[in-house]
Amino acid sequence: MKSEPDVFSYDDLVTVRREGWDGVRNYQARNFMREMRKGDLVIFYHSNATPPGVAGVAKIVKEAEPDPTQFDPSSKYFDPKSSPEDPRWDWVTLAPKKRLKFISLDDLRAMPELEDCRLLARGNRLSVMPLAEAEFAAIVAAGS
DNA sequence: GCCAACGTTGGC
DNA sequence: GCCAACGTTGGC
Repeated sequence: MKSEPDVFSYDDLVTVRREGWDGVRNYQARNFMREMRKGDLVIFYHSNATPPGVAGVAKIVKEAEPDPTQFDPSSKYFDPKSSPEDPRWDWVTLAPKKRLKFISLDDLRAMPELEDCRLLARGNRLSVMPLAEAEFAAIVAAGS
């Protein structure tokens, strides 16, 4: 899962201890969140950072449910086409699991285990995407 | 259903 | 700030 650290960093997750992952407004990303189960582990990636890269591991502590910001007109994530009766967007709740030694995007690209990783695919802009077990393990190993 | 216009993401 | 990628919107 990607986050811009200026907005919400891994350190912020450690500070607040749990966080509803608001603002996902892409159906594919939403569907991936719906597949997540309590206890699943997540690689926390800092996008739009200098440099971008992986900051840590988080875990799912609450499964997908409607993202309340979609109903809030004062939120920048407000969606006038959504309603509590027929919610369109979900969030999951994350907690920190393990901080990793920072792994820059350059370092990730240098890892042979990640050759086919979606995260590194050209043009990929999804903020939530699945990782293969081996990819996940390789990233954790690189940051441990 | 097609597709041009537009907006967003995110690396650089 | 630029720009490639690509999802969404809306006219037709």
